[in-house]
Amino acid sequence: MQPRGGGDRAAVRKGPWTAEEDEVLHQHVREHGPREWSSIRSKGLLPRTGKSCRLRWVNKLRPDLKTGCKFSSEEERVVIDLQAQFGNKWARIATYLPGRTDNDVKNFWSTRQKRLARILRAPLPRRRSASAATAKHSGNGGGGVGAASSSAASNSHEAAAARASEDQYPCFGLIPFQQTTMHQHHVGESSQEPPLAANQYAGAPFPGAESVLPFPLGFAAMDVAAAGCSSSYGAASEVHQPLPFLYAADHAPMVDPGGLVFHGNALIDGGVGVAYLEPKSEPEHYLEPKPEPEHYLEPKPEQQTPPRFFGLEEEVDDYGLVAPVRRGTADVLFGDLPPEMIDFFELPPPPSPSIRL
DNA sequence: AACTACGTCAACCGCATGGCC
DNA sequence: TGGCCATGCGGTTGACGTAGT
Repeated sequence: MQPRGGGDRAAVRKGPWTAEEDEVLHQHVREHGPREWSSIRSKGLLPRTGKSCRLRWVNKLRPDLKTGCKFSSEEERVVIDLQAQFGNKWARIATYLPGRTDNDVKNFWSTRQKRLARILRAPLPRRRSASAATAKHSGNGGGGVGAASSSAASNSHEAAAARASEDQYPCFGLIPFQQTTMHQHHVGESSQEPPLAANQYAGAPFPGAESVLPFPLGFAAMDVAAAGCSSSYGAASEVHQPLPFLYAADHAPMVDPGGLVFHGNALIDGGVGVAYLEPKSEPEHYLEPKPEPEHYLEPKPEQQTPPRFFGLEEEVDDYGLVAPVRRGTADVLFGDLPPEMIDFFELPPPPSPSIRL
């Protein structure tokens, strides 16, 4: 890319940095430390603004950076947690993640949000067309997904879901748990508890739900919807609205302006797939005191519900990394969820005839 | 092979903040 | 006290690579 805006005046160079420029910048830092950025230009060392120099150093040349290394599950967890705590204070969040810059965190979060938005915007089309159904994720076994529900009726659900998402409806009562390919991820497989179908939990999301998805995102979605968060969402600039979650412990679930549902330390991203509970250990740099994790998973006495999400024995995440065994804990991050799990969400039967197009 | 959608990342921009004079 | 300047921060944009169609 050629430098933009280079023509008039003292030609401030913009755009990608060259190795030579990096070397000059390195030299400057060696001599003066990471400061006096403006002097780089004033001395004629580089035709870059001080801001640009600082940014280059902070985001790229600093020696302690983790470059070319994707966010680990642990880092993802920290980002999610701290974002819930601090909001979009990327610089602050980055201080908890050694080797990561605010830009890294920001980009990571942005990507994640876009991903979620895409899922929510169009959860179905890829599963709808015959070509799509066979071409993508062909190795996932399919699980009979869609076949049963790809009826004419589902079209209206799809439209309803699309409309809901267009309205920034964050609760996704329409995101179903009818059938997934996640049969192998039962709770009981690793938690010594018998696997339960979703509709075996108290408060099954909707009648006839046959999901084997063992974590209660669907409930969260439904509960949020029931609590009327859709109406509050649009104006929820600051307000965090407590909601009646099934597994609500000491921490009231909240809906943030970004459409994320926080349930204590569990975060449910639009009811689609990001949820975690009870981190087993804190990252070294996680300095903020947190509530004791125990009560996240305390089942209510009157409930027979398994408090855990599926205990992943060993999962390969999106990044091709083997996730740590989290036996007995519920620790499901976005990256833990195989694409097919998300892609295979199908819309439920109409919860009520009131949903119209 | 061409096109499209999407993810990732680097870099810029505008505004805020804080120190100095 | 107010202006200036350097620095910090968050939002946004655009280039590029990759995978799917």
